[in-house]
Amino acid sequence: MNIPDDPLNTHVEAWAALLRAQKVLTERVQRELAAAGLPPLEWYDVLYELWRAPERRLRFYELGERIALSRSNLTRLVDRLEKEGLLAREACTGDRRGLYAVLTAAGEEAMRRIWPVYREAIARHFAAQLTPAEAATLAGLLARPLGAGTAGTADTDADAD
Amino acid sequence: MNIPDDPLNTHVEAWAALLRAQKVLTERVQRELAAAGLPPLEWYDVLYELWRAPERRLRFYELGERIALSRSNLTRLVDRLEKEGLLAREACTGDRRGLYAVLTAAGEEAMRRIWPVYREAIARHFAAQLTPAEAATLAGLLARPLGAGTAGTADTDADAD
DNA sequence: CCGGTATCGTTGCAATTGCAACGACATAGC
DNA sequence: GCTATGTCGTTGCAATTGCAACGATACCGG
Repeated sequence: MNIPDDPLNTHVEAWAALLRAQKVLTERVQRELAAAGLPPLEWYDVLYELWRAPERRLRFYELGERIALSRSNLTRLVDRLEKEGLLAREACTGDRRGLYAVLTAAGEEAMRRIWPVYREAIARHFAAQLTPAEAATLAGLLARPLGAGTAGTADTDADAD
Repeated sequence: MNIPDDPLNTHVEAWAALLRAQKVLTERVQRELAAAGLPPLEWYDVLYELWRAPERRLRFYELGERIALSRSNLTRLVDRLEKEGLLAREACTGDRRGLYAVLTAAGEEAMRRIWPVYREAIARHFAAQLTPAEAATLAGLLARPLGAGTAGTADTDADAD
């Protein structure tokens, strides 16, 4: 993932580590959820985002942003959750184009059922290897690149501003 | 992604940050590759892994492990790269069940063509927000959980050993 | 040498994803 | 009020993924 001597190599390694860690770890965690007969990870994300939103509801496009999912994919993800009765589509009074996704009681129930397993999986596969301080550092560093949609031209020496 | 007061919350936030960062950033980077008319990110991974392997070749199952891809998906990914002439399947003398994936000249050429764009995307979307020291820290922390396939039962307080 | 079992890569099938096009409605300018 | 343009969510279609089953060896015990 990197070439002879490039001042960016350290960063490239971090990038590779990020891709790999996410891929391997989510796979391990997903496998546990599946083994427990629970739905995929992203279902939990949706339920959780709705749960913590005011009124337990969110406009589609907002939900899409929060879980970083394209509109079209969100439509279908919501289809699935709705079919299971975990959330409902509800018209939006102010804007007749829009819809709310609303968490149902069953949805909240499902969320509570999933969390213990999910939490345990995170603990085992991820948290067990990090101290709380390290976890905080990690979270901070990972959040950094997300803020700046796109930095200026970063060129070879990677620290802009 | 976390519940009232749980000693694991810091870790859970780091976990959430990991998922989100990977999702958002790869999307941004992928978009750049696509805009430049280049193939998806994983193609580069495959080419790179072959390139750095002895003899520019790797057994299928090994390649699968290195890029963290299931066997069946690898078969098809290789199909695609092979169809483009970027690599070739080659019989394995020692084990007649097995195959080698071998990097072709065209494959190496493609790799070199992709890298500058990929590198620049990493620099802009990821590296620009981190100092080299931070990148190194990040890489170290991310690699940690990968080592231990699965720690023991990590329970509520997440710092085993 | 022979069956029993595990490994390697492939394949069928169903589910998910990404992308572009679409209909419904909102908003701005005339 | 009316057209031009943008936003919201949906849909069709092709590509990718995940999972389980399969044929072809390898390897182990007798």
